[in-house]
Amino acid sequence: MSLRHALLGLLSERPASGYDLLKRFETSLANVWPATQSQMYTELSKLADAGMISVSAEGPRGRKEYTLTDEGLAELRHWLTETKPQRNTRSDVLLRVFFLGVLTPEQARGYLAELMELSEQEYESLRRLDESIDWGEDPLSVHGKIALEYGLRFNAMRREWAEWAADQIR
Amino acid sequence: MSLRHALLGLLSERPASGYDLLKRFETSLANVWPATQSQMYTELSKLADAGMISVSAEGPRGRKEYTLTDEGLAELRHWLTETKPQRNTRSDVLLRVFFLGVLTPEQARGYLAELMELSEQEYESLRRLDESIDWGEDPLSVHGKIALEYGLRFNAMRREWAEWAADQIR
DNA sequence: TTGGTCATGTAATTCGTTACATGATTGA
DNA sequence: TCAATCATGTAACGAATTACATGACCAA
Repeated sequence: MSLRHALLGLLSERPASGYDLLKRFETSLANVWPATQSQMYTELSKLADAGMISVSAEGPRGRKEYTLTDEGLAELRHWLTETKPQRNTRSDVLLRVFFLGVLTPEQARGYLAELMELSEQEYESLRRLDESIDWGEDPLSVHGKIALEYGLRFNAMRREWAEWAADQIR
Repeated sequence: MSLRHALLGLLSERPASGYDLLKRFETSLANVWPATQSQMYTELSKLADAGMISVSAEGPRGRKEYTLTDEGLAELRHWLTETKPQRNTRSDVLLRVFFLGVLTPEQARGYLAELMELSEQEYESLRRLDESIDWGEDPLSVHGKIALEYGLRFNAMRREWAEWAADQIR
């Protein structure tokens, strides 16, 4: 249940409404932790009930601005320092690789070629994102850049692997 | 809903019972698509209802051996060739990186050091797995080896990235 | 005879997705 | 005035996790 920590994390930077958080997800965390609108509002209610965030202001159209409480910050720190990240990530992409034997070699190579292309596209899109952002020295910039570098390296690795893999199949 | 395809894929190699599939998950697919016992039995029932697999033999202790039907194989091929893999994978590891700013630099570097260690351990464990397996020329060997190579490259990439990232934080 | 492993299932709960539903405010 | 955007929520369903429950078979 990391969505709750993602929300706590975003609120640790500054107070925000559900709607604000939704927008910020789209432009930053969507790549590492996609979440839907309804999931976020539900989770915000739960977090408020649990006392980890509180309504600090109300605006037009029923807007509710949430602020991280001390308990919420403590929980965020606890998650970061005391709990281990999950080792197994589910990978749709890799699962398919196991079963490429039911296809013809041409089809199997076709799949790997698609993966190469996908990796290249994602690499390029991250590179453009990198260039479009005005990176500063603030903590958010530093860590955002680190995450982005991961994405670049990951896609470069995957592209090369897919190329190598296609070569293994005949 | 890829568990269903994982099961179809395993059954495409040879007929098996739920219990057999459970064991084979543990030793092969657990890294790319973890699933629990109860999830598997439930999904097998659904697949049988849907006509994608059928009970081909019954053994002692209520053992039911399932065999892939033509419909099941068609569905597996359809999944492999006609549907696109998910682009966004959730990453617990990376989500944390975004919020390392709430920790002290020492703690943040500590997290990245843990990641380096984790990546090294996983790399080594995959390398041992590689050596322990008697690879042949059969389709399963070829594709299993390709998936394993992905794991090796992935962990090598992640280790280097974590090292670089720790350097960025002061 | 008894402990291990083989073998299958159900129930409760949580997490995630899709769809539905509603309405206020603002700027052109 | 009207379209876009701001803004929040609920309902239904499916997928995943944990726990519970049961019992047959086999080898020591």
